[in-house]
Amino acid sequence: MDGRVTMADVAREADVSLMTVSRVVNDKGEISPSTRQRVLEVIERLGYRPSAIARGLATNRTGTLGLVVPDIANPFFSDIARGVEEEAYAAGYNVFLCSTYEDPERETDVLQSLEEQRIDGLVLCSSRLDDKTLRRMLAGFPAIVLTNRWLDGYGAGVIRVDSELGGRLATNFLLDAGHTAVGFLTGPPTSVDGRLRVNGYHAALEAAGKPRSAALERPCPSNVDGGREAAREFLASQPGLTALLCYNDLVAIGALFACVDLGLRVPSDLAVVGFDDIALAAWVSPPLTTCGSPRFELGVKAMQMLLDRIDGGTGEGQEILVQPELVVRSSAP
Amino acid sequence: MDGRVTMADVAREADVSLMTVSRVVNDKGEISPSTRQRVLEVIERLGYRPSAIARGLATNRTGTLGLVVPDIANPFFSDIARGVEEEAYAAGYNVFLCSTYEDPERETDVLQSLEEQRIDGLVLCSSRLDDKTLRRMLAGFPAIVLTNRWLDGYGAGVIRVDSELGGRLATNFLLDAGHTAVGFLTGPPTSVDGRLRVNGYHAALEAAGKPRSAALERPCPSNVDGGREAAREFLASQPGLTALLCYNDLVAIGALFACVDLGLRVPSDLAVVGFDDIALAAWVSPPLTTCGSPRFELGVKAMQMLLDRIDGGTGEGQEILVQPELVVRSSAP
DNA sequence: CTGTTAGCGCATTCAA
DNA sequence: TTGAATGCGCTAACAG
Repeated sequence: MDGRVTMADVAREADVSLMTVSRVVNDKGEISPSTRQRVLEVIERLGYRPSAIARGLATNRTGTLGLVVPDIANPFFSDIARGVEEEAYAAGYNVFLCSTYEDPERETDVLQSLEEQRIDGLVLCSSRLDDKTLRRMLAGFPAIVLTNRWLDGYGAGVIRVDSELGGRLATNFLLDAGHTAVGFLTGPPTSVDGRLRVNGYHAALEAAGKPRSAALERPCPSNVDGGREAAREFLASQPGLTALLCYNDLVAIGALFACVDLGLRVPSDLAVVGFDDIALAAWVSPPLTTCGSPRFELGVKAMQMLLDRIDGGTGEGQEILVQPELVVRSSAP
Repeated sequence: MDGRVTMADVAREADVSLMTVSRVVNDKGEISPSTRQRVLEVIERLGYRPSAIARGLATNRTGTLGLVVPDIANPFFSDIARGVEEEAYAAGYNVFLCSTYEDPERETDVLQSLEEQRIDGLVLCSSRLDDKTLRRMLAGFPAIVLTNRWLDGYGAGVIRVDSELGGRLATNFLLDAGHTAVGFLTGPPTSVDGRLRVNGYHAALEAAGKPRSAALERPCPSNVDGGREAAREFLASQPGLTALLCYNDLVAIGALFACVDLGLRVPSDLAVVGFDDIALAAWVSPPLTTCGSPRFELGVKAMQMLLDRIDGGTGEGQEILVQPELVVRSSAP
């Protein structure tokens, strides 16, 4: 009906049993070179392609993985995706990509969907779900790696950037350069990373004996337009700012535009610092000073960790902490 | 063993047959409200999740799709991916993402892999395979949409940018502005789009009565670094150039850097024009003049076309041609 | 080295 | 409105 060639077709045509074909296809068990040859020929001639889903049903292994990110069009995540996919491809896995667009409901949706697909493992990036919901949604997956997010007492692998350190580095850098009024565009309130960066900012402020003020912090969407808009309002309401930390490079680029809008020169009127060091950061004008993290490698390591856990790996909690690094360009100090 | 809850578990627990559970899960057939309620409760209590692969094996529909792109980290493709994924999500599909990195072997690899996964449909972007290979690889898919590539006499859906027109528009723009020596960084030789743009360039040159010269064309990788490198060599060997057309915006940005390297001012010493109009194009300095195309919409339409073909759609060849549009900023003329 | 039996979890007939 | 039988395409566990 479907016209699809099945293993049975091959077996009949090659005059062997199903198992023999199966063995040839999977390179398992000893097979006489002659029959193996014959089977391979028939496979080739008939254009047979094994069905991964039938195999999956029989073996309880689908050969598929899931990658969930807030937004694939954000270079931060597309770089991670490259790393993840690279490793997955090398290991023979196919990966489902899902973007959540910062929408928790959509996140639970795609997670449920991936569970139904019976993926062998999941890389979940920067989850916006609260601990309780996350725990519930993750229960059905055989192997999990979380990036930039952790979950206490759960056997998941974790790989994350030390964003608290990043926040400190960036803040100290500005403070050391003599800045006195450092504002922070903190990104989405649901972002764990954002909170960590703010924590680092607080810590640095405190260590320097400077007071902190809620008026100096403002949430914003994590993209250029949102950053631009937020920065415009923020700068108008806080004319005393000499420096601005931004949730990520996209927001920082938005802030750069806001400065143009408002007639402020960067960095002389306002210093701007981003986070992530996406390629883009070096291409804008002025080139962005930013607190960088290795995204591609993060993706690669996340996938390696996942593969480990899939075959044989203990379900133990395990954590890799990646160090951020300040990249000084022209937008600050 | 696996601990996974199956439909049989639910049936036993709810004291009904498998079929009743199946009907409840799929909202099919008439079911008495009371038993329906009971089944739903058990499903909830047991945390039952239907197995998409078992369903797939039984129905010959997996609820999965494939998206193949040259490079997910290229904004051109990540924007398309967003559109594709958006529509797929709305329709309840999961999508496998595969990047080929311009490697034909990897492309055939992932296509075979997707066929084995028994995806319901495929969106293949900018395939780098030759017609014969492509035809062979595509034979096993139930529904296909190609972007920026076509295949004669094959029932695939096609959606593509009129890149030949784009090439003409960009060239005419430069010619009209008085440029006399217009070079072209043509991108990967395997790119159909690249060839079309060059065709348009030739057509415009011819229409204007200008000679063309092989010395004015040079292939290059389709990213910033490759573009920068190629532009540097190209500009050194062709000092007479007054304008440079670039395969895409990434290459154009590379060319911008090459100009900095060589001490050339843009656009006064050299005008630079890109293709695609990715967001980035407006953010670099000087902002890029480029020949834009709607990438997100392209992804959306590609997926809509695919969904059409999946359910009921004729397998007829069908083609949507998208018009590019010149976006004039500061890098040219 | 090769074949047989059984079942993975579900949906599609048909009956009742 | 509900249930029983059958098979999707493949592999695991045993034979031979």
